Amino acid sequence: MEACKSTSASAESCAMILRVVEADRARKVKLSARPASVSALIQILKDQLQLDLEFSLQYEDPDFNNQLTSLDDINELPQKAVVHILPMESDGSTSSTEILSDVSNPERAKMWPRGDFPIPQFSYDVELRLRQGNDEFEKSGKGLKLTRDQKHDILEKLGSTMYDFKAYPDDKQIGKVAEALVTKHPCLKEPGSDTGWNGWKISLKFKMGNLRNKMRKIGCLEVAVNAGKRSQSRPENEPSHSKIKKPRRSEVNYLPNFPQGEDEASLETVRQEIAVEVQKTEKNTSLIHKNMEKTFALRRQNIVRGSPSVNEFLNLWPALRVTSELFAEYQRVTNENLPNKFYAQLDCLLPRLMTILRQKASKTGKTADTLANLLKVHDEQELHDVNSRRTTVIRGLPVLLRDKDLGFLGPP
DNA sequence: TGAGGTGCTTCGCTTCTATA
DNA sequence: TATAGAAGCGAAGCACCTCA
Repeated sequence: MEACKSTSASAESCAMILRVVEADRARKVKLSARPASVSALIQILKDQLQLDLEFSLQYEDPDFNNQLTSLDDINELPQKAVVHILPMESDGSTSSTEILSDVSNPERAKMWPRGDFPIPQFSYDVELRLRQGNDEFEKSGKGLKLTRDQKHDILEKLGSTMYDFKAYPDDKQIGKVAEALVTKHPCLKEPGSDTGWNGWKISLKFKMGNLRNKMRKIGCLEVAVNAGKRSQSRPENEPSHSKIKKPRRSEVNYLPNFPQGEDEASLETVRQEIAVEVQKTEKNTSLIHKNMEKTFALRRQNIVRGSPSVNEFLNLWPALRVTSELFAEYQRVTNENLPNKFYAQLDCLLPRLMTILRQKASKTGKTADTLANLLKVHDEQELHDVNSRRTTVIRGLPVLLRDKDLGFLGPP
């Protein structure tokens, strides 16, 4: 593949033949050279096949028994390959990380920031006051005294910015927000406290509680699910603090509201349509994908409220047995691309894992023999690219760990 | 055992409305 | 037009309880 990118390679050796599978047909496309990127390939396919839609691509990966794998690196694509078109509903970007934006929860499309928390722009008068305050603080070290309205504006903006990321930020995260606030606007430092932001942290905690209460009243599901518990007026209900349902780590879209115009009954009909479509020999994959997007909120309700067993859930949603749909679901929940994340982590570990496999293979015994055979196959291959190393490591690990052969990779 | 979430409440402030 | 009282809202506090 690298050779194809070099100028010395002939055009003939770089030529590609693709079988492009759409929802209702498959077409053959010949390319004189490997496109520079996945987005370049998408553009070529749009032009050549006159496709008037936004889509991402998956290809049949020979390393995994031709199972569908997201195409994120153009160099992963074999010269002769079968690619599948995965239509996107929105007219936005083709980036795989943005698939979520066309799902059911427009207000939750980002993960909590890893670095400094982004302090939002406040209203014009507050920003002006803060600028003056910061200048004054620099000169004399004197803090700024805010009016009630100004403090309200700051808390309101910070609260809704936090809510954009998650409804239940933890203590540390709220602390980080308060810290980021006084770092950006030193005039807001509290003279009496050790950190200078402890009071802001407490105010932000209260703000989030009040904000959740407000969101609960207007019917936001992810917080409303925890309401209606025991109180003075409803002493018979379960305790107000029992079984608080909130996202686990990485769950960005925990309990989205139903898409506009849909309810449980209408989405249940769509679920049944998916179940029927999955049973067919000739599946309409784009229809399945579209309907799985549409019914995401129903599945989350099903999981969060009903806590079904895995088998029970997969029987209701058989499309999740399809690898591409499983990846798509993972992306909907976490906003992360599962195969990308997996391969990125695996690639970091490849050199070390290959060394460990070779060390073990040099010893005696059944495990060592199996590993030696695997490595022999690897060494005899002409091309030692990242794919062959990944395959060898993935096949070698169960052997090394003496795990059961799950048969998901096929014979070496 | 302490952190944390809920419902409920209080307090302080603003806005609205009726009345002199 | 000024003023008093009602109503509403947001910040903050409390008690209670769960759960890691």
